[in-house]
Amino acid sequence: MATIDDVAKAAQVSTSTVSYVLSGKRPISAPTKARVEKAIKELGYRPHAGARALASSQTNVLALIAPLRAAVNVNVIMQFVTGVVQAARSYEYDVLLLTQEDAGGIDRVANGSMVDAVIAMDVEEDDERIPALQAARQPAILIGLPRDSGGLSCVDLDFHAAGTQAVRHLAALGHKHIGLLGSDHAVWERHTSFLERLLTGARSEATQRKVELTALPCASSEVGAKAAVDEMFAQSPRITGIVVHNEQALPHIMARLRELSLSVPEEISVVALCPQDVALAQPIPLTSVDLPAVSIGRAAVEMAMSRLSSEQPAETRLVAAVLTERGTTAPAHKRSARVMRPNSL
Amino acid sequence: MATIDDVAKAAQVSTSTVSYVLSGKRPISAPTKARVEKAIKELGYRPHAGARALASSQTNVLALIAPLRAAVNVNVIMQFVTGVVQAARSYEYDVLLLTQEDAGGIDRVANGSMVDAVIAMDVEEDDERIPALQAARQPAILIGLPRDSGGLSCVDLDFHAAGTQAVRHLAALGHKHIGLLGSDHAVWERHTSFLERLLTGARSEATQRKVELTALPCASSEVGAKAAVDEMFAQSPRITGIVVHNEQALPHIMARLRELSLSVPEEISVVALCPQDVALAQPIPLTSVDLPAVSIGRAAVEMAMSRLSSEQPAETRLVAAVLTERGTTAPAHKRSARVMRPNSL
DNA sequence: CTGAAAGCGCTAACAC
DNA sequence: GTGTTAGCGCTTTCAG
Repeated sequence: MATIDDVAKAAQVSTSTVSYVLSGKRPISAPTKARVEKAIKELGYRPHAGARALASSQTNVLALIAPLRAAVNVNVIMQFVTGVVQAARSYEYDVLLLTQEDAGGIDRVANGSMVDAVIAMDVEEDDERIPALQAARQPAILIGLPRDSGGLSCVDLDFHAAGTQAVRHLAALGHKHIGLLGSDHAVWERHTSFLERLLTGARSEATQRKVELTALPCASSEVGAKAAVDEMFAQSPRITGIVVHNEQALPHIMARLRELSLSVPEEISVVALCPQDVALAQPIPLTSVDLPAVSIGRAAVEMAMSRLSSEQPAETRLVAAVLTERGTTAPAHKRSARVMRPNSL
Repeated sequence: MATIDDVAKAAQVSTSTVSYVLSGKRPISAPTKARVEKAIKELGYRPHAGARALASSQTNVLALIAPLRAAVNVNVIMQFVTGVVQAARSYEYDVLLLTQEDAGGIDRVANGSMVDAVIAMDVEEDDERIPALQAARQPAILIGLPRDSGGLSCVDLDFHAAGTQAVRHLAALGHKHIGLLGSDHAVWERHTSFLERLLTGARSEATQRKVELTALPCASSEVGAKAAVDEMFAQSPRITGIVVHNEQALPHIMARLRELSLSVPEEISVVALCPQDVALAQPIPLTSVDLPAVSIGRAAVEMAMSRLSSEQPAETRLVAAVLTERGTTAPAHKRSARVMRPNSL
């Protein structure tokens, strides 16, 4: 491999000059610059990342902690990851992927000076990674909102508003009994940071609008999802509008409604909380509150970069929830009797 | 941050001694070792990755190239990624994630000495990343089998055998007309490396067993998948057994069969080619040829490590295809007339 | 506008 | 069994 000295020699300049044409940190005359660039090209020179990190204490790498926990929606995770990686590249950054759930990896890559910043996904209410993140000298960005962010930056969808808006939309259409099918039981019990906010938002709006809200977890599997639908109607047979926050279960829930001969949106309205592309991929495009996973990932990177460049203090950013009306919500329609055919499968 | 010299000072030894207790590359007396380890712990010392890379020309990082192409199955990708990351950790390696489709990233991380090896996923028949991979001085492992591996190591499921076995299983049960629903059109046309092998395997077995094989791509969306089922029956109405290689479409295909009043496995047999967990997650556990994505990811890392440690030549490893009989295949049953109700949705 | 040179923190000879 | 020290390839003062 060619080194910076090889380039300097070939271009007949000093190593510092080569370094400076590379970094642009001081003005270089046009002819010199041209000679250097030519040499770089001809030698196929690439600065050695380790040497650079050692000399500048900057790695141009950021860590992405993406725990592959039970029942998380892989699809959504990948969207976050995509957003993070793409945004990182636009800042000339690469991404080191950690999937361990524990804080060990954070310590290793942060204190080992492998990365300049760390972004943590799938944050829980009381996330055990927070102490390690605080201890690190690199800035950290949480995707999610823990109970106590402890001075770390956070980005997330405004799940409170998402819950509010979904319920408000249904209530405004005259629905008096609303169901909410959430994430898998495992996620529900893990106190993932978005859950409480979504529920609080939905409940407060329900109370205010004087509608009944029945919220329960929902497995992602076909049988689990269908069981959840049945359970929901068992708990509140007069439900005419449901909010679904479970991308995997979505098709199964829709299928179950069909099996129960409940036409959407005539007899039952559905608003999903999911990435736009999954809302659009359904046979009937779903009215949905968008979960802009790619944008949030991108935002996390931008926040990291801003903290890196200007020593700015931590901020927390909640992305506005926007509901888009599509084909699955309509004015409430009184159903005389619920047609339950639990074994129609 | 504490440096190795700080540790040496605290433990009253030379820096090289600290280095050697860390690497174990030369014997250290028990008491010295203890003193050093104590100092390390007390100072919270972590070797600086860049300095280490510079001095040893080894980064303990490997690159994983996972292009997020259209219509690839995110679920399966994540399984590969999981396998790679976990296996890497077991070798004290971290993973740098690249998602660009082009070869630029390879050049950057390999020639920039950011990684010791690179693993590339989603390999096509004539993959444009191969030249860059060959040019790099780091070993490369392809997950997939290109037309010409050009001296690179490859791992993949033995898709030829997978096709063979799926068809053989159905043929042995007496099915004379077999359908094959594959991946999305986009993947089909991109000449992803597994496709040709799967088809060749299936076709040769079909020819040998004298059964008719109707193979076609299948979109992953609900409507697309259902349309593919209809199209398949339109092309060959007497089909009684189908092979499905499309995890996303699987539930929709099963749903379509149900809508067509075709009971599985009495009237129609289904064998899937997918990760075991998705085969088991269906309402009826599917007879399937396992796609052991996690293991393959792990194998890729092992191959990288072996090439790193012993300068061994490139090898290509095809993981045996194993078919597990579950609830969705049964002896062929002659159907007098296909009940087609295309608009039953 | 350009050069010389002092590190950055570690590894691995080379000594003893 | 342990210590000394010369780099690894870059960035960034300090000089001019």
